[in-house]
Amino acid sequence: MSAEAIRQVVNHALTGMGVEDADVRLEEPKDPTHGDLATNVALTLAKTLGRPPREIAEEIASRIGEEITSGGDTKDFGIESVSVAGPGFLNFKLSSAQVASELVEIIEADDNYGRSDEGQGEPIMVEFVSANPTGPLHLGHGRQGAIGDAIAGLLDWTGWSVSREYYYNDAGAQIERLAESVWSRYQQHFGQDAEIPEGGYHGEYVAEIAASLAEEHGDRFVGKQDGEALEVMREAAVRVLREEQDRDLSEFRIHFDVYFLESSLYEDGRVEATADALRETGKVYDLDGAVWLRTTEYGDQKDRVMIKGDGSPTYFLPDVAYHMDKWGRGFHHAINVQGADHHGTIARVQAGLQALGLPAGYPEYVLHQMVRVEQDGKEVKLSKRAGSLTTLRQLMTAVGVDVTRYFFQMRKADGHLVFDLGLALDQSDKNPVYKVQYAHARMCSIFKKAGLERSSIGTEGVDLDVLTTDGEREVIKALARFPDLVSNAARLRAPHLICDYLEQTAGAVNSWYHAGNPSRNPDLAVLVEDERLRNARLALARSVQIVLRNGLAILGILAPEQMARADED
RNA sequence: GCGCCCGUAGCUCAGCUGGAUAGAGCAACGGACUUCUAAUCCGUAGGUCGCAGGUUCGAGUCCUGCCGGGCGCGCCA
Repeated sequence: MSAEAIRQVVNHALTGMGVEDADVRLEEPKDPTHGDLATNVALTLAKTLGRPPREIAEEIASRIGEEITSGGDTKDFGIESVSVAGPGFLNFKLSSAQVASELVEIIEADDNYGRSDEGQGEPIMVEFVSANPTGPLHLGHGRQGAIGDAIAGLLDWTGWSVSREYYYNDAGAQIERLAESVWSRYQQHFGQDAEIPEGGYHGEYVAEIAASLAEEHGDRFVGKQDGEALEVMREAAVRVLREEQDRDLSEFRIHFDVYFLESSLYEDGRVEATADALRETGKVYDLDGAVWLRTTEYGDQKDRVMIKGDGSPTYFLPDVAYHMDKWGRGFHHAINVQGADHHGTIARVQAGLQALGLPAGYPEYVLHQMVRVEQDGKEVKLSKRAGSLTTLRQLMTAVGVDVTRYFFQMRKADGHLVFDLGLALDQSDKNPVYKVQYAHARMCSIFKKAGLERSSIGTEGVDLDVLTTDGEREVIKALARFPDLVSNAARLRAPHLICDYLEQTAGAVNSWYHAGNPSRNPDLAVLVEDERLRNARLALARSVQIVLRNGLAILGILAPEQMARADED
C-alpha cells in the first residue's frame, strides 16, 4: 500500500536533514480537505531538532516536492501533492489511480480480504456462554454468545487457531437445587405437598420435566427423596435443559468445538489433584474448619476458601482445575467472556493459577454488562408470561437471528446494552443491520442487472483512475480501511468496532448508490453507457460487496443477495 | 468502607498506540422526490466530552482528587 511508500519518501527526506530512522506515523485525517494521508513527524521531531515544527515540515515538503517535480522514483508512489498545515502536519494527497489501486487488492484477495497472520496460527481458546444447565438461555447469555462468537471470528481472521468452548457447570449445589426443584414439582404432580427449596427453580420448565418423569416412571418416587430419586431427577433435568440450550445456540448460529463438563473434573480426580497441588505450594492453610488459599499474595482482595468445612470444594477449586486443563491442552492464550456481575471471581482464579505457576493475567477476561429491552423509550418488562421477552429464543423469534446478533454486538461489551425493540423490528434501513445488508444486496442486484457473475468482475484492463468523484473516493477509502480495522478490533477484542465500520461504510455506499439514481443523475449510475466508467464502477461495486460480506462474516451475520420483504400484516 | 466498570448532542452510542474545527444513527427542523437502482433522497441545527486540578508543543484520550450511576465484596455460582 501507499502508506509504506510515503513513509519511505518521508524518511528519505529526513535522512537528507540528518535524521535517521524517524518513527513516521501516517494516519488518515478526519477532514478530507487535509488530504488522504498525514503525518505528525515534524511535531514529534521539533524537540530533538530544536526547530519549530512548521519549519521542519516545510523543509520536508520542499525536499519531497523537488523529487516529485524532478520526476524521480517518488512519482511512482502516487503522491499528487504535499502540503504543510496547522501546527506542522504534512498532508499528502494521492492520485486517483493510487487510491483506486486498493480495489485490485480487494478483488484479488476476495474472501480473504481483511485477513492477517498476527496470531501466527497459535492456539487460542474463547470460552463463552457457559450457562448452567438449570434453565433456558436468557438475553444475557445471548449477548455473551454473540460477543464471544464474534471475538472468535476476529481472532480467526487475524491468524489465530481458535477454539470455541463451552463449560457446563453440571456439578455442584445449583444442580442439586435443580434436582430438588424437579422432585418437588413431581410430588405436586401427584397432589402431594412439596415446596420448591430455597435457591430452587420456579420456572415452568421444571414442572414440564417433572410431568414427563411422572409419565415415564409413574408414582414410584412419591414421598421418596432418596439418592436414586434425586439422581433420576438430576439426570433428566440436565439432559432436557442441555438439549434445549444446544438447540437455541445452534439456531443462533453458535457452534462450539468443545463442550467441557465440570463433572468430568470430579470424575477423573482432577479437582482433588488440584487441591493437592495447591497444598504443595505452601500457600494453603486451615482456618475455622475450612481450607484456604492465600490468594492475597497474588493481588486478590482477600484469601479464599477452597474446601468448605463439610469437606466439599467451593466452585473456585474446579475452576482452577479447569483452567489448568486449558493450559495443559496447549492454550497459552485464553479469553473468557463473562457477565460483569461475576467480575469478583477473576482475581481469585488468576491467583490460584499463578500459585500453580501459570503467568499472571491468565486467562484474559472480557466482561459484558446486562441487556435492557426498551420500546418507545420505555423498558419492556421481562415477565415470565408467554409472549413476553425473557429468553433468547423469544427474542430471536421476534426479531430474527441477524438482528439479534448484531444488536448484541454493536455496543462495546462494557456498559449496558439498551436493546431498542422498535428499531429491531423496523425493516427499513434505519435499522443498522438492514442498512448494511441492503447495501450488500444492492451491489448484488447491480451484478444481476448487468447479467454478470460477480466472480467474473475484475480489474484487469480496467481504468480505475476514472473513479474520481468525491463519492467514489470516499467509498474506496472506507474499503481500504478494512484490514487495519479488523486487526485493531481483534487486538482490542471489540466486535462493536466492526459494526460501527460497517454502518459508516454502508452509509457511504448507499449515498454513492443513490446519487446514481437513473431518474436524477444517470451519469453517476454504475451501469452507464461508457464502458470504461461502467467497468471501473462495477469493480468498485464488487469491492464493496466483498468487504461488506467479509465484515458480516466475522460477526456471523448473513450477507443476503436480495432482501426478503416481510409481509406487513 | 474497599475493588472493578461506566459518564461524549434531546435519545442510543463511536472515537485506534495523545494530534488539526470531537463524529454517526435516531428524534427535531428545512427542502426535494411521484415509480426510479430495494420498504425515499439531500441539507440544517444541535456539545463546558460529569467537575476540578496536573503532565506537554497539543488531552475526550494519560495521572490525581471529587461528583453521579452500575456491579462485586459468602465455607453461593
